[in-house]
Formats: sequence, C-alpha cells, structure tokens
Amino acid sequence: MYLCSMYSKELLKGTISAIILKLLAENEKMYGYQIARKVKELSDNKIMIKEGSLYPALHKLKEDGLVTVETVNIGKRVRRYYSLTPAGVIVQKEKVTEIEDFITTLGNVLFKS
Amino acid sequence: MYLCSMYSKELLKGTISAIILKLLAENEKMYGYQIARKVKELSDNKIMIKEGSLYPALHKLKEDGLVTVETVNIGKRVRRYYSLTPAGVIVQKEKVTEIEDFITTLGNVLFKS
DNA sequence: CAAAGATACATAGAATTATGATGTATGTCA
DNA sequence: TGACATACATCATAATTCTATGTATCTTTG
Repeated sequence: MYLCSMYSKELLKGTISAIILKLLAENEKMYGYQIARKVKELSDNKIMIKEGSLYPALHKLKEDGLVTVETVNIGKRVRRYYSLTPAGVIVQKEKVTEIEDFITTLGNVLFKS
Repeated sequence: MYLCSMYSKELLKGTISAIILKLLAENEKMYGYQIARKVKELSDNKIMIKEGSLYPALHKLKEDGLVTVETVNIGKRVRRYYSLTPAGVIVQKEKVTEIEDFITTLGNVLFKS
C-alpha cells in the first residue's frame, strides 16, 4: 500500500486521531486497513494515512482507553476491529468540535482580508 | 509575553508560516512582536504564537528567501521588519490555497456524515 | 501456474515543528 | 520602584507523522 497525502504532511498533525475516532463514531467497528481506505475515499485520494501513522495511532487510542480491540481471524490472516469506548465517544466529540472551531479561527486569520 | 494557543498545538503545525506570510502579504512590512499581536487579535486570543515558534519561523523564512529583513533601532531597542520577497509572494499564495483546500477536504471527511 | 497487486498487520529511525523555559534589555505607567 | 509591556533570541523537549522495512496471505490475470 503506497499512501501519501497531497498536503504538506504537517497540516495533518493533530487531525489523524480525530479522523479515526469520527469514523468509528459512525461505523460501530472498523479495522485499520478499512479505516485507511475509507479516509482515502472520503477525501477523494487527498488524505492517505500511511501505515506508519495509522497503526501507531490506533495503538495509542487503545492505550488511552478510547477504543477497544477485537481480533478476528480471517482465514489465516489477522484483522483487528476497533470500537469506541464511552470515553472515546466523548473525546471524539471534543476533538471534532476543536477542529471545527480551529478551522473557523484560522479562516478569520487567513481569509478575512 | 505569555503566549498560548487554546488549540491542541499540533493543529497549528504547518499553518504558522502561512499565517506569517499572509500577514506580510497584507501589510507590506511587519516586525515579529507585531505579527504575534496581530494574530492574537485576529483570532480573538485563540491563536497565540509563542516566541519559541515565532522567531525560529521568521529566521527560516529568511533563510528560505521568502522574506527580507530590515533592522531598525527604536531608541536603544532593536526591531526587525520583515517583508515578502517575490518568491515569498508566490509561496504565500500556494500555502494559503493549500490550507484552504485541506480545510475543505477535512470537512468532507469529518463533517459530511 | 506464476507473478503482480491488494489485503493486513507491525515497528524502528528520521524529520519536522511547536512549545516551555530561559535569557537579555529597554520603555512606560502607577 | 516595581510591574508589565515591548522586543529580540536560543536550547532542550515533546509530539506526531513519515519513510523504509518486514512478514504473510489472498486474489486476479496473463
């Protein structure tokens, strides 16, 4: 899987976990690879989360108690499904609201001239 | 000067140089402290660029040939005015467009559900 | 049937960049 | 005179993403 964002990668910082949490809020349970494809699709190939970002991010969400993991064997392959915990639901809302607000503020600085 | 963003600092990544360039595009010439105050004002105290971010960012813009510096003595104090170079004008537009586009894309992923 | 490409996970090291802390110094106002 | 604003600067740290690499299975196609 060759993943790459068309944006300066720095712009994505702080948004990946929010994106993952948001998708999980809408989809009950998803696995890593599925999340990456969904983000790519929703963003029209403009945001492509790399494995090196995705899996560590998922592990951190688990570590922080925001998601639970369910390991499923698909044939001989492993698939790990992630679901939001109650804490994850709360943090998801906070993060999305924060980004929404940040975008508004940034718009005031950059585009109101 | 105690500066702090109300946002997760990661969100700001990749936007500070664009913000600085945009302000310089509108104001002909500005000095560091003035830029910090202006950003604070425009963002209603929500984005407060710290000195530890501001000055290194300005030095990098200079190094990259996007701004020129003019040092002025105000009494016994030094003030460094920054202005966009022709290259800076171009990069400014690119960066602002990129952020604009990124915001649209992020909106598609986060808020279109 | 073999090769290519997609699926599916993982981690280590490098790079980027904002922050906190700290430093120096002057100007202003109560 | 003390507090606070102005005005610059740098270093160490933290956080996060990326590149590169690794393992392995499944599916499609020539």
